[in-house]
Amino acid sequence: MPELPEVETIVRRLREGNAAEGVLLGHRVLGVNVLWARTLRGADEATLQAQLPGQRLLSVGRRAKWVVMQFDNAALLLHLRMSGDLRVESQAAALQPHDRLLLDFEGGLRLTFNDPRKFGRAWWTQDPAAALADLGPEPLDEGLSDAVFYQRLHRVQRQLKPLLLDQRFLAGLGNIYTDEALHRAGLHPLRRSNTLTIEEAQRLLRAIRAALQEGIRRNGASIDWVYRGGNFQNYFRVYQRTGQPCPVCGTPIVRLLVGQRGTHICPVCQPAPDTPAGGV
DNA sequence: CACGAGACCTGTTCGC
DNA sequence: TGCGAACAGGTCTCGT
Repeated sequence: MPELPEVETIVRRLREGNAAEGVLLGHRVLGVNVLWARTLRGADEATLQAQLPGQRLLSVGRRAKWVVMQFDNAALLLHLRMSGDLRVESQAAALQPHDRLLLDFEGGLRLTFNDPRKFGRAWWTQDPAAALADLGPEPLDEGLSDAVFYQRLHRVQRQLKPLLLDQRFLAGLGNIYTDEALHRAGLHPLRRSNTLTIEEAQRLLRAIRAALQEGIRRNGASIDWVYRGGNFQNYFRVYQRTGQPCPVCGTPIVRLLVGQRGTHICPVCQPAPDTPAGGV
């Protein structure tokens, strides 16, 4: 489920802990339970069992779509991919279907990583900065200027949608927020990145930030059978709204396939780029 | 370099 | 009703 706003929401909740039973921050891990071995990366189960118990959780943060849990001597990096979820609950709570990794903390709390599709990953690493080194800039970082964004767009000649999904170009967007941002910016997903004017680049960066900030404000989007309590899904402009009216002009939303991903646009607000071959 | 296809996985929904 | 196909919020690798 998670893109940047959903991960941000999850991270904030992890910091708060479980209202009824306490927080994880500052507490030591007592035990680790690996229920699906392929969840682990960077270290095998024996290493994790040898190194994680006894370590205190110092901070919980986010980088792109990664949850960064810093312990005394190393970090646990969690990526939820398509279907991952994190719960903070009592160690007495019953296991749920698809639970993959359990961390029991002193004080009686447990952090549970649940992931039906098994795509999610937990990296145990002494050097989290190196593990995250290939990620592009954070879109909400004010240090990312219009001029720099424009330059980055012009360094390559790629379709906008796959480019925005490339975490090395910009870190944190996924399928929902890319579609929403392109609609807000009035740009077609197949536009070539190096054809954008400085004004269009500026509009795109502002649209990305507006979509992400609205997502965070609404605690993320909750779709399908995974429900997290966010309600951004009720405010989508185009995502999964095929056939419904564009909120700007009323034209029915159209679904395309771009880079193997379902893509939703308003054909009027987001005019197709000229193509030498004629037709997209 | 840029893109498409396939892989990794399970669950839900759609269409006949 | 039943059953297979299509689809799902993400990345990774390989071939062209």
